[in-house]
Amino acid sequence: MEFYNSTMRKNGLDDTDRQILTLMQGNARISNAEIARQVGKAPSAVLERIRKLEVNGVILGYETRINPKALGLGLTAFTYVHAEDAVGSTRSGRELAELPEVLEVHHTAGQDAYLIKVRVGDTEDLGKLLRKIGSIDSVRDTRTTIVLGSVKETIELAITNDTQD
Amino acid sequence: MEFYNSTMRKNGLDDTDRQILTLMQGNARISNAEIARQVGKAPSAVLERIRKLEVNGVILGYETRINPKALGLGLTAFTYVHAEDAVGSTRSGRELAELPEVLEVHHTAGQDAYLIKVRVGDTEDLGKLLRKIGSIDSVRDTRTTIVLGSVKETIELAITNDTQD
DNA sequence: GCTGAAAGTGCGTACTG
DNA sequence: CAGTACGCACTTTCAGC
Repeated sequence: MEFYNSTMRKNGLDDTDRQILTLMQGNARISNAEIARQVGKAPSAVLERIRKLEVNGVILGYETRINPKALGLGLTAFTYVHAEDAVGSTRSGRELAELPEVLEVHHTAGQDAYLIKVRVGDTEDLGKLLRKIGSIDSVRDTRTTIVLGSVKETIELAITNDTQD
Repeated sequence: MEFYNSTMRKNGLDDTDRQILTLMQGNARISNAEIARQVGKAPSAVLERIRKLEVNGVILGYETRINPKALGLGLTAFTYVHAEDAVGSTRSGRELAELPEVLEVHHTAGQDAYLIKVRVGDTEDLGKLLRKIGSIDSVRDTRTTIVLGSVKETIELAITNDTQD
């Protein structure tokens, strides 16, 4: 059993780290100096914390969200891919991950099933992609749900100051 | 029927814009000067383009990807939420979007169904969340798929130089 | 739409407490 | 770990093409 004080809790993140993460989450291009002002610390101290968050794997990366429609990718879909991998293998998953239209590949608790998120131009492109996926050896069948519209789409996580561990 | 030349194609994005987007997509904190060097233009010209991409809605934002486990959010799940909204309404969708554990809310082609992506700490949290969702008036039932592991998870889109429109 | 110059600001290092 | 100081690099604006 470990004990934590009010500023140093789970995973070694203290309140300042959480403030930094909250600021950067919604605006990855915020300047270091601006973060420093808002958390009330020196820029050098903030920079050191950010570097540490990066090397410790807390910050995984900085991504620019591009409007898919601007690139002609107006159709989003989710597809369950039923595969026949050897036990413990994610071979099919890795093959799926190589396709640029496939943005996410999740191994699910269903029997050897992957849930993938894809973005393509139109239903014709989707058809082509599904045929390509279907032609992968270990893939048995697929079941696709087309997205009509997205009400919310973010990677921002709730950063709480829970006293709970 | 419109005509485009080799550097000005769909949506008014030329090759330089696509280079900029490609560079920023994988590293939102890249400096303006570094982009300028890589695309072979003056920093001021690059800055002007970025601003234009922002106001034109091509760039939707800059996000920091945080390791969910570092925040105690080790469980990802996808849930189909079957709702009874009035025709054309996304009332349930907007209510779902307000929950911080819910990262994505997609309206699907299924009968009044939403597909949502959620991140929580553990199965107990998931249970709580599903009860909360179930208590929304217009929500009829839910069906959840738990993610065992994610092989790929990105928002990066394929930026091609297709001659095709 | 791009360049280049100029002014302001921020960054990253070194060093101190 | 945090703060100060400093030189260099970067950002941003603007005039001119």
